[in-house]
Amino acid sequence: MTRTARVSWKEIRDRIHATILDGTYAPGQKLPRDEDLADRLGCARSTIQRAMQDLSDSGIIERRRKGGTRVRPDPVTRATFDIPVTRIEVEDRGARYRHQLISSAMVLPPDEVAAELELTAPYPFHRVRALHLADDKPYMLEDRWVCPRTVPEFAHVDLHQQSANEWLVRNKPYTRCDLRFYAIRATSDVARELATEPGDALFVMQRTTWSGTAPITTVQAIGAPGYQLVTRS
Amino acid sequence: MTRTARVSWKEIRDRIHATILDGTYAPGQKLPRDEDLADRLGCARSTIQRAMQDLSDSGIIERRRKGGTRVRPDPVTRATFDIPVTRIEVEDRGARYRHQLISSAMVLPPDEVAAELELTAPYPFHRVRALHLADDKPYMLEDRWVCPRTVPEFAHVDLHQQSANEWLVRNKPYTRCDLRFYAIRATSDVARELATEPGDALFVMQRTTWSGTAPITTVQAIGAPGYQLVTRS
DNA sequence: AAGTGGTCTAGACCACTGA
DNA sequence: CAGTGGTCTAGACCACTTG
Repeated sequence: MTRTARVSWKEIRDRIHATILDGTYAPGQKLPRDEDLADRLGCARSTIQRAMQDLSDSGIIERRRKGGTRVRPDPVTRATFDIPVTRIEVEDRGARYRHQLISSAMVLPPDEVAAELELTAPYPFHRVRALHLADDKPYMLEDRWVCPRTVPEFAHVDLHQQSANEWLVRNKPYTRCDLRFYAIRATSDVARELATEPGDALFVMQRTTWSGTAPITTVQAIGAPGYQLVTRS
Repeated sequence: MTRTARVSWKEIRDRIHATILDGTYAPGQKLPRDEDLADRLGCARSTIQRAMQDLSDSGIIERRRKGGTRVRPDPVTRATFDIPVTRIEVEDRGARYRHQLISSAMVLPPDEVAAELELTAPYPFHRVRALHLADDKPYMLEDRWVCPRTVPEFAHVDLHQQSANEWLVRNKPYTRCDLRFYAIRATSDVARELATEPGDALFVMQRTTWSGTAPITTVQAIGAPGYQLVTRS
């Protein structure tokens, strides 16, 4: 009569986590090796492994071969954000989505944009500015640069039909993505487009994507006043 | 002569990812069941499972029992951030860390703070304001509320010795953490403390933590001008 | 060189959930 | 209720890293 699957890895994880929280294992201290824990907690080693993987992903412990498992000495808050396509984000709030193309042209990117894209020798990019609206109120202003070499098809996309955001996400998968959040003051142009005052504080999400080493696009997504980014539940 | 461990789950993951990227499986479409993929790719089903788990964590696919595995129809950008203790963040930039206590008192939290903490009946909290400095220049301003019921020991902490940030992180583990990012304009107080101009745009990280359902603390961490939050590499 | 975590396999059973 | 993913086990070998 062998019992199987009596303890789930989540239970194991929580039990280990609890012994860390109650101070049994302090930050920087070493936990028993997997095999010993498996014996002690009455499960297979792979179950311990699964639990430890989760704790490690959460930034609670650090694991090293031969070095063992330790409680992470410098605690970090690790958070995950989902950034959906803007249309979906608006619709999920129960608002009606619309977008307006402001301008589209071929422009040589300024130094800071070229640097962000890791270009060695700059060349003209598609520069697209567009406004996303929620219930006809400005929601987010998008200032985008798209690489014509990596994305030649982009020239033929009807940006009135579909936002650049949505077209790229569906048609040009990336292998690398850099994200950066910061605050800016509204310039008079930006203020006009977002229907606010010049000098207002605005939240910016800057996203740059590559396919391999080839740049795809970089975008400054500027939220309307009051915009907040919240951890996914 | 059985060969073992010929293909790693990362290889499998990348191969599956590639067939999604090249359009073999379009968004919303169903992938073969694990067992078939295992046969086709010449590995055990658990290896497929491990690869799929990773793709699922990345937000690329969705898996359901009986429903099978599908390419996620609405692509999202999923990003993970590590928010270390401010002292470590400063030191990692190669700067010298210092912090200053600005004020500490018992104050009844205003409605918006009480709401953020999910208090039903408000009562006085420790309100602590402090400045973190990097090479003696303002780096981040911290405006914090600490629950005296959940953290009674806090009354006896010497906040000149150790920042509230650091003491809490080391001594009061949380089970739930809400994060929220946005932009504000500097008030004259904030501007003075961060050595900038009133009205300047500042990046804010608001973090609220609980132990079970008991509130621990909520903090507005206001970055000095130029502060950016970047995805962990 | 040896110890510890990481991964893979093969097989079994469980738990959801869609037809 | 049957199909699919989720998990658990036991055992083996691999790969990293530290003493």
